[in-house]
Amino acid sequence: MMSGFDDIPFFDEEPAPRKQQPPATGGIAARAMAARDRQQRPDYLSGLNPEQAEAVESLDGPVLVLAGAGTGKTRVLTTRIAHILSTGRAFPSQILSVTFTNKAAREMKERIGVLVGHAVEGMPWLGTFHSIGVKLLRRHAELVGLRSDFTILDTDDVIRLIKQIIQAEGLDDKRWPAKQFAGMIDGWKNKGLDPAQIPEGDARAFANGKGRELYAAYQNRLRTLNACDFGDLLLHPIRMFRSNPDVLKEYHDKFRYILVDEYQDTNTAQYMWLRLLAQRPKGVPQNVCCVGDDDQSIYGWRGAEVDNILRFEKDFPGAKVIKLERNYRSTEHILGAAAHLIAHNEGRLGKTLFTERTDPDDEKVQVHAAWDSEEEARAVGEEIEQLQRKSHKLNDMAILVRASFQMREFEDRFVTLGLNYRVIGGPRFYERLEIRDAMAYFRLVCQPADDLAFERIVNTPKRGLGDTTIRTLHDYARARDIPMLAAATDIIETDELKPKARKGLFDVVADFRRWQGLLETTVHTELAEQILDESGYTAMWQNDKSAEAPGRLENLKELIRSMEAFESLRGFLEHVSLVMDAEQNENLDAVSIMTLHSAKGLEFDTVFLPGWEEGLFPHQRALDEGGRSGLEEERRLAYVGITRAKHRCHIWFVSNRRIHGLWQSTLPSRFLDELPITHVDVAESEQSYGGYGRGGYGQSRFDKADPFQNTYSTPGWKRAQQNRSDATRDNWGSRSGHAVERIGYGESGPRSRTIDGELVAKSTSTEPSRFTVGDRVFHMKFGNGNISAIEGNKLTIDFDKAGQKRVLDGFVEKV
DNA sequence: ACGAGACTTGTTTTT
DNA sequence: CAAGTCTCGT
Repeated sequence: MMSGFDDIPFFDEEPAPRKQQPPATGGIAARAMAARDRQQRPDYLSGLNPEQAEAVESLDGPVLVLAGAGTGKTRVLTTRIAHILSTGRAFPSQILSVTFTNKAAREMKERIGVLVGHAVEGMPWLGTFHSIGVKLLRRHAELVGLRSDFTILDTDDVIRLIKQIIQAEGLDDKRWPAKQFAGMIDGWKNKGLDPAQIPEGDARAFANGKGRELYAAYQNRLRTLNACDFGDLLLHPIRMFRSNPDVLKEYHDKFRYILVDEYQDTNTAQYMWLRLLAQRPKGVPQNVCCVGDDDQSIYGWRGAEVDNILRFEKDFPGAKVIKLERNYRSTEHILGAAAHLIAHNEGRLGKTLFTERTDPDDEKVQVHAAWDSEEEARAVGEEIEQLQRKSHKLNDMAILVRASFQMREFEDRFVTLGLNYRVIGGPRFYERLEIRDAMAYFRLVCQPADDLAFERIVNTPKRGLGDTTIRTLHDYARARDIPMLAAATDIIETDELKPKARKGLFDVVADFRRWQGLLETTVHTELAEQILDESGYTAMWQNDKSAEAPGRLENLKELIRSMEAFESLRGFLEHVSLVMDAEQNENLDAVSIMTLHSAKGLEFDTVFLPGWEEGLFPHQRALDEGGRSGLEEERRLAYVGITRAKHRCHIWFVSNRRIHGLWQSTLPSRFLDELPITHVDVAESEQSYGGYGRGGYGQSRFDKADPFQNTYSTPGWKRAQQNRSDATRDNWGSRSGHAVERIGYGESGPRSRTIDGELVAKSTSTEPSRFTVGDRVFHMKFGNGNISAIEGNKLTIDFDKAGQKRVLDGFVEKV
């Protein structure tokens, strides 16, 4: 499956090694070096601990920094760049610096600016793999068969395109969903695989064995559309470098230093990309520095290969490996809880995070129970207001959820409370219908060959151009191998269409011709406004009297406003295709709501982690599809969540959650049982609704040998369960209370874990249950029913109305 | 060609 | 439950 690795040209096989270039600005470098010799370390180096300083100052040769959560990873990266710049070893344009998100890139630019002063122009090669890929491709598009004004398709475009292809093959697009195939293609591209290279099994798995064919057809279609999908932004540069060694050499000469953030999240394609650029002839130092944390690898589902970390020393011989283990962010309790949790994973590289904070006033990690998600949101809202009264800033608080649908409940609650909040990465601005429509207009003006944009808006607003017209046009275009807009221009000269359709199309063509003419002469924001007005798109929403229409108009205004920061329509389009988030108002004091995934790299004073229930977190699908490693990735996600907190971390779980619109009774997440009692408080349950406090969480379901035999039967689950009970049988030592507390386990090997504390839950289930099978009981949500089975504290009840459910015994009363 | 209403369908995480 | 798709009547 790793195909593609072996044919990467290694540069130590190149016959004529280049000689090392002299420093670009010798004077400054010499001065800096002299300064260092006199022990006058530059300001930016002071305040680094020894390991950090080593990571910053080891400029020659490959360096791998294993940086635990909160150990100053970003600081090391930015300082390292500052160090390279101020010692004159390279110009900003000679440093390639890759981040995982655009947000991280932005932040890094800012921080470098602070360190170096704004004298240094923004680094042109600092960005995500994707944005740097685009930059490379725009320069060398012709080498991979594109024109440099190629379009970048988003997921939505891709799915529509694939649907067309599936239909064109005469396949049933119901039976073979385009969305699924889009996912498969994405997976292949993440592994760096061309249609020819995909495994036979994969190819056969879709559309009666036509998988490979469809993939190839898709790539062909992209080429004729002069378009790229996200995966191509990685693959095309790889292809380009492989087949054009001279171009590759140009970039070898250019990039003197390469830095990669979040290295644990790189996928195979990104890895190949990186290796191509980083390889150097023998004797020339490979100045590549990767920073990562295997415990924070949470993008396995997107093809990330944690193994890339393990391979590093192999692929870059002589690499210096530096561990950052001193945590500056969190209290000992937060760190202790996180460490104990993550210790349940196997196959870790093993870092030992430690902190010197031992403030007795620091609160433990709090675990709270709530009846349902509504109450959860209400209670979190209350806690936030309480903190606010104690003059904590809302900006310092965050709610981190597993899945974005959880956000809504909090939003609803905060709206009624009048609490400011900010959703990060939620339903994206640029994914809204009206924004996508508007963007399609702009795209088509800039890139007349963009058929997908054309099809999207020819008949929006309604112009009497229905399916039949579009199909005719489509066939006409295909037959002549020209874009649809061009086909439209031609076809209105013929009498192929009915007069009504012909008139409608005529207007569209005339409009676009006019707008294209204005592209160079009109200010882009004005042109954009003009396009929306003249096309009738604005009017369409003005006439719409539905509830959301005003909001959509507002969004369109916002869209135009956000264009002001760009020089041209084209520049704006590029930005949008890569950066799906709209910038938010930083000045407003507001609680952040976001997914755990998008929280990586951030930190907050107070963190709320709702929804710790089996099935949601760990997510059932991760368990089903990922098996054991799926579970471990979920656990890392939990680890990421907890370690975002500096001072307070409040975890919540509910007993009832609405899934697919119907209420389901849920069980507390197994991760709760994996938290150490020494660092965790199970909050006294409050008054609310009759009596959940008494029962439920006070008991561990893991007291029984196989408590999940009915509910969980997937193979992955069974393995995980097996593993878990092994761990529980071990004697878990405990040590704590030194000035420097070490938490977690390190070099000591997998069999001798030193994890303090014990499972949170106190065992009470050895006591006989207060219920017996057949008892008639009442449940707050489900009403009356009869107990049909009892396992420890869990009851299976046949409810009169709600059917059979499994609930914790604390939630029901005998009738 | 188009809208309204019935119907199915499915919700992890993202560049 | 909601969003998206499909079917039917106009």
